[in-house]
This record gives sequence, C-alpha cells and structure tokens, in this order.
Amino acid sequence: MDRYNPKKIEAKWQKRWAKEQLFFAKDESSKPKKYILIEFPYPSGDGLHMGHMRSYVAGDAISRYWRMRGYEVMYPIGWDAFGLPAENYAIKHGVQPKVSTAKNIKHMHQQMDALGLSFDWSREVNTTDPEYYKWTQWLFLQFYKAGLAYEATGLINWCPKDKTGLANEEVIDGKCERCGTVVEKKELRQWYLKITAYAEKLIEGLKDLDWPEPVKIQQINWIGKKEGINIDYQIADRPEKVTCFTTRPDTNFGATFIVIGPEHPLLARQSVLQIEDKHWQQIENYKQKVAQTGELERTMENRQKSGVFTGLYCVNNLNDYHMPLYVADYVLGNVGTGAVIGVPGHDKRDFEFAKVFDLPVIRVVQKDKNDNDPITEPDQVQEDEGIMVNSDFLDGMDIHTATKEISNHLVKKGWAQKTISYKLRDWVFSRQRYWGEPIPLVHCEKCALQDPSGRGTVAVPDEDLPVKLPEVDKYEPTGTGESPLAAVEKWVNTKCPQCDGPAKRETDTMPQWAGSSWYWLRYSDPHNKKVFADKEKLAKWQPVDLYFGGMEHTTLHLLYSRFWNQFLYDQGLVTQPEPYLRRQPHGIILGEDGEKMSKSRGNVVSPDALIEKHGADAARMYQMFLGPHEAMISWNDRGIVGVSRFLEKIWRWANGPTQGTDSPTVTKALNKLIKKVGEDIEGIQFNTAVAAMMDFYNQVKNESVSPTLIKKFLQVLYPFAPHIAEELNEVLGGKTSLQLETWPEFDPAQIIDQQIKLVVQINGKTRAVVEVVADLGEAEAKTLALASAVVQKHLAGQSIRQVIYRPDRLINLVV
RNA sequence: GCCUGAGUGGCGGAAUUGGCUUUACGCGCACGACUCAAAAUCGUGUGGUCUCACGACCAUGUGGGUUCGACUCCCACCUCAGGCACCA
Repeated sequence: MDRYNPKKIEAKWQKRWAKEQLFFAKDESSKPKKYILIEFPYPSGDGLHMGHMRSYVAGDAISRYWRMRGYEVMYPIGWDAFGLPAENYAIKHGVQPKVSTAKNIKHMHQQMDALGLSFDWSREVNTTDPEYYKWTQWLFLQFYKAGLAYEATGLINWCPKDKTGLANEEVIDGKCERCGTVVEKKELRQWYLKITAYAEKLIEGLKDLDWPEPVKIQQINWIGKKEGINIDYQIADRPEKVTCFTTRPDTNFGATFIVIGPEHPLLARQSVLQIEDKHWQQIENYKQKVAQTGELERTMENRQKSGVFTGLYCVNNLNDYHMPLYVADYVLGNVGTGAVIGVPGHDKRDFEFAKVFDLPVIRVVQKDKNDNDPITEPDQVQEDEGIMVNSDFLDGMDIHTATKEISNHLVKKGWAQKTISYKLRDWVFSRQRYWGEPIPLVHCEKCALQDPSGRGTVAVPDEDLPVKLPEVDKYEPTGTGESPLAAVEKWVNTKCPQCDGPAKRETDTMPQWAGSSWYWLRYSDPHNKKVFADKEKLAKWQPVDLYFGGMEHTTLHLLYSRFWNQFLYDQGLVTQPEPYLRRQPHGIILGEDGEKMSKSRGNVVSPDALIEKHGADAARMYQMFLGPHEAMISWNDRGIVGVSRFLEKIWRWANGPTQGTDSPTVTKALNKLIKKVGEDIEGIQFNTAVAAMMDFYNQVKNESVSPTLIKKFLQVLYPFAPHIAEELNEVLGGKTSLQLETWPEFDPAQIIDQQIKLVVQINGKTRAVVEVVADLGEAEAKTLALASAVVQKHLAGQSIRQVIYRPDRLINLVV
C-alpha cells in the first residue's frame, strides 16, 4: 500500500477530469437542471483568498452532489475584470490593464484547478472582453431607449482619491467603498439609471425568494419605503407654496415653524420668493457655509442646530397659524421634499431648533391624562403613542386614528396629497475613469438643435457595437470630472450616427457593477454573437437555483442585478422576473487574531499554502468543517490536522484487507450516514456532514466490511474530498469517475432502530436510560422503568402522581 | 437611536415542532501501548465545585416567568458583530 500522497493523486485526477470534460453542462440534456452560481471574482494580483475559497468549495460540493443525483448541473465561472485596482496598477507600473488582468486570470485559474473545483470552463466569461461588453453596452442602450437611463447635473458623491463619482450604495459610513477616503459632494453631469422606478418591484419580488430573512430586510430597509403625505403651505403675501413631506400629519396642530434645506429650489435665486435684501444676505452666507461643510459632518447627530430666518411666513390652513419660514441644514435637500414641518413638541430635532430660535412649543399628544406639563427638555419630547390634545377635531383620538382622520381631511380640502417616499436614489452610473465599459452614446451639436430636450444625445447603433475602449498611454484620472478618455481625440471625435455630421463620444465609463449586472444570464449562452443570450437557452437555465456570495453585496450587486433582471423581464428579454431563487451568504473569515485578514496585518492565510501543506482535499474539507457556512469565523490553523488524519485513516481503511461481509452495525451506520449527509448538503450544513462522516468511521473501523460498502462510503465522501475518493474507488476496482455514479440510496428500514433508549425522568430530571423495543405502550414502559434499580432508589417509596409518556423518547414520573 | 444576528468546555463548534443525565465531531491537553528513543499510529480520560470513594449539587451571557420538563418558548437587561441613521 502506498502512503496517502495528496499531491500525486490530486494532480492525476484534475488532469483526468479536464480530459473527460465531466463538468460541462449540456444545453441539450434531458435531465432536470440545477444552476449553481458563485460570485465571479475580480482577477486580483493577490489571487484567491479565503472568502473565495469558502464559496467556491461549497458550490463545488453541492454541484458534484446534484450531478450524482441525476441533474444537469451548470456551475460556471468568469471574471469581473473591470475596476480600479487594474487601472491603479497600470498608472503605477505602466502595464496595460488588459495585460495585467490576463496574467491574474491565468494565475487564479490555476489556483481553482488546484482546489479541484468542478467549474464548466467552456462557459468562461470575461467582462472586459469586447465580445462580452458589447452586450453590456447593448443592454445599457435598452435602458436608455426605455427612458430609464438619463443624464442630469446634480450634487453627487465624489471620491477625491479615486477621482470619480460614486453611487449612494458605494458610500459606506460617508467613505468610499473602495479606498476608504471621505467622500465629497460635487456638482457634476452624470448618467443615471432610474432604479427608483423599480423600488416597488424590488420590494415585492423578494417575497417568494428563498433568501435569508436578514438579507431581505436589509434590502427592504435600503429601499426605505415610507407612506406619508405632502402638505402644501401657502407663503403669506407670495404666490408660492412650500410642500412638506411628513409621516405624522396628526401632529399638525403643533406645528410652529417650517424649515427648508439650503439646496431647496425656492432658494436658488433671491427673486424666486422676493426675499428682502437683509434676509437674503444672511441666506447667501449660510448657503455658502453649508456648502463648505462635509456631508459626514453635516449629518452628525447631536450637532448644534443652526439656521436663518427668511422673513417669510407659511400659513397653516387648519388654524390660520402663521409659521415662520427658516433655512437650516438639518433638513437635507435630497430627502422627502427638502422641507419639513417644525413640530417641536414631538420631534427631537425640531425641539432643538426651536430652542435655538426661541420658537413656541405646543403639546398635541399626551401619554396619559396627567401628562400636561409644558415641554421644556429634549427628553420630554414624545415621538410615539398617545392621545391627541389641543388639536381641534382630533382631540381624544389615538395618534393612529388621528393620522388617518387628518390625512383624509387635508386631502379632501385639496391642501395635501398622499404620497410614498423611498430612501433609494437613482443609480449614478457614470465613472470618470479609464478601465470600464465606454457608455455607447454620441453627442451631436447639430442634432441637439432639433432635439426638444436640447441635448442631442444619440445612441450608437447596434451594428457599431462594441464601442471599444481605446488603448492609451496615460490612465491617470483627470480630477476635473472628466474621464481620461476625453483626451483621446482620435477616439472622441466621431461621426453622428444620426446625421453623419461631426460628433463627440461620451467619455464617461460604466461603474464596475455593470458587467456583473447580467453575467449570470450570459452563462446560459456565452458564445452567442447575435444576442446577449438566446431565449430558449435562458429558459433552459434560468433562474439561478442557488447563489453563493458575501453579505457585502446585499445593497450593491444583489440589488443592482435584480433591477437589471426585472427590467429585462419587463422588456420580454429574459424569462424570469427574479434572477436568484436561493441565496446563501458566507461569513467572513477572520485571521487567527480575530481581525480581518489583510496583508498589512500579516494574518493572511492563502489557499495555496493550505494545499501545499495538506492537499486540496484536506483544505476543502477543513474549510467546510470549520463551522456553519454563514457564520463569521476566526481562522485556526491547528484544526486542519484533524481532517488530514481523518483522510489518512480512510486511506488505510479502504486500502486494508476487506472481507466479504458487512456487519449489521456497519450497514446501519452507512444508511444513516447517506441520509444525514444528503440532507446536510442540501441544507448547506457541511460542518455537520463532515462530522457525521468522521463519526461513521469511528463506528465501523473495527467492524467487518465489504468493498461494496466502502465504495458507497466513497460516493458519500466524493463531493467533499473528490480526489481521494476517486483514487480509492480506483483501488477498489472502479473503472469510471465517481462523478458518473449515482448518489447511493439509503434503506429506510435500516434507519429505524428496533431497540431504542428510553429516558426515565423523575420530576423532570433524567435518572436512568433503559433499553426497550420500539413502539412500546405506556403501561409496559412504566413497568420497565420501575424495574430499574436506579429508578427505585430515587423514588424511595414516594407515590407516583402523574406519568408523562412520549413513545420512543421518554417517560417522566411525577412524584 | 433604529433594524438584523449571535452569546454553550481551554479552543472551533453539536443539539432548537421543548424531552436520549448539555457539550456530537474535531483541535488541544493528560496518561498508557508500540519504540533504544522520538515522530507517526493506536488506546483511555478530559465542564465546574465538594468527596478517598459511591455519589451529590451547580452549569448553555444576566435576572425573572411559563411547563412534568427550557440551550430551545415569553418578559426585562448586559455584551459582541453587521447594517441604517439630523430620513421628516
């Protein structure tokens, strides 16, 4: 018997699997399909890390399992290769992103092979391949043609380090998602995708998906749907009105002022509201001061309230109260209508503002009858639950009834409209960087003259796609808000596809999320040159049955790609409204010190090192044994020897002398194992599946076994440690790959125990365990229980008042 | 502040339609076998306190509650992790 040598056998089987093309998913297969997806990686110079490995190994095990269960499994792989690191590398080293990306892909491909991952390489895609981004551009144009891609100038998030605009989702804690730099606000012309048009559908669509509840909730909270009412307030002596959004119209009799944000259109010029000079001067100054304040600072809580009076008053139609109109930066221009009603008695922020400007505070809600004290301190401000007072026809109602009553009243009078507001903002879709898909539009001055919008933006015709990214010498972002592409005159200057006159290309590129917003669709039909994917092939493979990935994409990729899919579904271009039926997030793997793995900390453990030291099978299996797939885990190097030892034991066991017969213990244990492991794989509970296999070995190691039984065990082991399973199967005389075998069936009769252990409790405390035959009646059970000496001792002559009996489980004697 | 999760041995973690004396499986540790010796391997043990021992009692973040019986259900609180946040 040779020693277990992972390196040797793993290389052998990896070669053989590739040669036999065992993992290619066949479009024409008549088997039912399973589409297992992992988030395709960014081809980084650092190669695969633990997070990749965790997902890929899990996806691999479950793919191998479903293939054995008779499914045509698609487990594809590709490269999300546009993005900043390649570009920054290019700036530093002068290497073309195309070149460094190709190198990284080659390296990571080797790493994946070394792990024995059963990807279908015939479907490999790369987002930076013109054959791929041709369709990214084409899909963008579908949004454009449907009016869901638009150009606008506005204050957007700007990363001063990466020198590009960012979407809301890319700002974490006021910082750039990529580099951690504090984000600034910058006025820029940008392309937007109208994701807000799908806010409702994005919430609705989640209902029937088999996703973890927290992930759904996080998306729903991000979309932030709120039902409320827009109330119009007439400005006294002016024709204009101020519209305020509120979810608490019930408190309207307590309104004592109105606040609008400094960005509000009514403050764009002095002339709009005919504001008096002395007030306008202050407003101008205030606006300037606010513009210089960072977004992060401005939205800090407990910040001293500030503001300026406009000299104008708004009229509350309910009671003719004239409310002074203020400008203050605690009201944000992009939230609601950019104007709020000041109800200092029942909103903490309004109260703080009222204190600064010495505005009256009126109580309109009381907790109970005795709750009459004037509100003078912030902690007396009551924001929920209570009974209405000082509110005319609302008096005596609870706040919920009052909300309904007054809403109906205001709407009927024509003073307000019910409305729904969302926190979700439209998706800033242009970036001022080089390494991305060019936005396939052309700006034509001549056509602009004919265009009612005055823009003259013309879509590049389908037959001229892709608009290829030109090769340049300088990748540096300009920092002016213009993409480096703007400097490539030969590329920028083009002919207008509409009028044939001189025109300029759009020089912004798409964000890194563009290519990943549809890649799972392309896998269905990756080589199609006529359409982004053939509809029949989409129908064959979509939707994704199981999607592995990280929690960090909940409000990024997962939201964006659902939006694209829903839009394409509405356009009749895809066959499923939702792309991913089941989502399985993985926990972050921390370094051994409990900190996030990072090069600077020096706590990185690479898959390469594990494979080198213990072999791919042990590395895979340990990854699965570590803990629940979704749990955050601190890496621990020591434990892997346990898995290595287990594999070595299996090696010796299967290579050892085997007699012809299986003992009843062995047969039973195997049947139970088949059931348990199958259930655990389907439930993605690999850690307990591995434990069950170890337990199985402990039970059977000294028993007599047949080669047939060992072979069945190897089939169970195969999804986890495929190389050693294949090798041992061959040792036992197997001629074909285990991948072609079917998953063993268990015999239900073998699972049921004839003899069971009945727990005997006295007053709920377990005192004894007696062996009895299954399906025993209560009387017999009681007799058997009482026969136990231990039980007799604990009863010590006390009389039994009650007997609780759960067949095959326990009997509890209450004395 | 709000929304999610999670707190079980020295460590990673098992067990929740409430019930097989909490801690499966693995690591670590201790002792033993093999060996001249070591490694590897195999075997035994391993929550705490008290006890020579049989055994008793206490233990699933803390405090209550429901129940014949609670890691599991309910209430309050503490700690940690993730998300959101002057959101009207």
